[in-house]
Amino acid sequence: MHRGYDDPHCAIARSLEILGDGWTLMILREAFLGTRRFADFERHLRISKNVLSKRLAHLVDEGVFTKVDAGQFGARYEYRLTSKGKDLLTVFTALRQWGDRWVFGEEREPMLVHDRQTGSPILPVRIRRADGTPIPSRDLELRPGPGASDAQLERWHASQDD
Amino acid sequence: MHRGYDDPHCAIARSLEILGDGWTLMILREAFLGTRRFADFERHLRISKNVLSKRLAHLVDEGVFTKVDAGQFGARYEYRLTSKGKDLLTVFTALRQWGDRWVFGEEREPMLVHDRQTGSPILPVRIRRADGTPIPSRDLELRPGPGASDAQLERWHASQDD
DNA sequence: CAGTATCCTCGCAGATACTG
DNA sequence: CAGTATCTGCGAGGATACTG
Repeated sequence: MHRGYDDPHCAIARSLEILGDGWTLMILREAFLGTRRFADFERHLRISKNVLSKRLAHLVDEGVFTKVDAGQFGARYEYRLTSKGKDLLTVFTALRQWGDRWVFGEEREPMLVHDRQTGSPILPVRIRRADGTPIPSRDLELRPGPGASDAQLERWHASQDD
Repeated sequence: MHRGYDDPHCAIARSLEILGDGWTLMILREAFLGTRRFADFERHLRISKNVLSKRLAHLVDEGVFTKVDAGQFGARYEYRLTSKGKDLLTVFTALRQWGDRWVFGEEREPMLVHDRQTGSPILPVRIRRADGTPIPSRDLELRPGPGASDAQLERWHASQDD
């Protein structure tokens, strides 16, 4: 399919090339809820062995999971999120907040992520501007501004033409 | 397929039921880059009319886009992000930041979103804890803590058993 | 338990042609 | 320009059986 991969410089396109598949995203959500074993992913997600195996292998390939022998000498493995994988917390947090706001209309369950050093839970997580002020999500406007690149400006103006 | 929709209370599962399709996510990315017209989505993404039409209609149904007659009396329409759609900025920002960090290793192009009232660009966006401190993304740990629900604790302990 | 090996089917996505 | 209608294929995903 090669979705919009005309643009190899777009971080989102590249990221979605790795993650942008329905099952992969659900597997990662499951991982953030604490699941680590093959059989548990299989049962919770009701996904076929075949597909699960492929997706997990792919994510290990991409460095999102590590496969760890959990001490049962081949009879039991664990898929653990790497730093790269855990860093997707932000993506899933954003997704969860969106769903809470627009699908449910309330705040809901957090995920199980903690700071290893302090031991304190990384919650609640909020998405803010760099200066700490919240984003006025209901009053946003799309147009090019000071931060826009030449490529963006070009595309923008092309969109305005007939 | 009904991916993991065993859990209708999970905001992420529900959100992905709406968005969790490769093309849909790419269409939204494109919208955040300023694209609004059918032909432009078609050309930039190199997607077939058929699929594009279905996805756009679905997103209009879900209230993510509004379809606006752009004054050419049926000869020209625009798909504009609603508030619900614009609020996905956080999801794509998180995705872009992840890609920048783990795929490219640098900070890159922002999107074209502005505050309508102040007129200033909503950038840079960062994901923080509620108290404003940054998240130590490389040193996270997965385990249940004070914020965990009963359902999460149950699932967690089940994962630890043989 | 954690997969691989086959087989099979359904529907997603592309191509093309047509319409208001 | 912005779609709908139709046809077609191919591959993702499920089911089942088997293995270390």
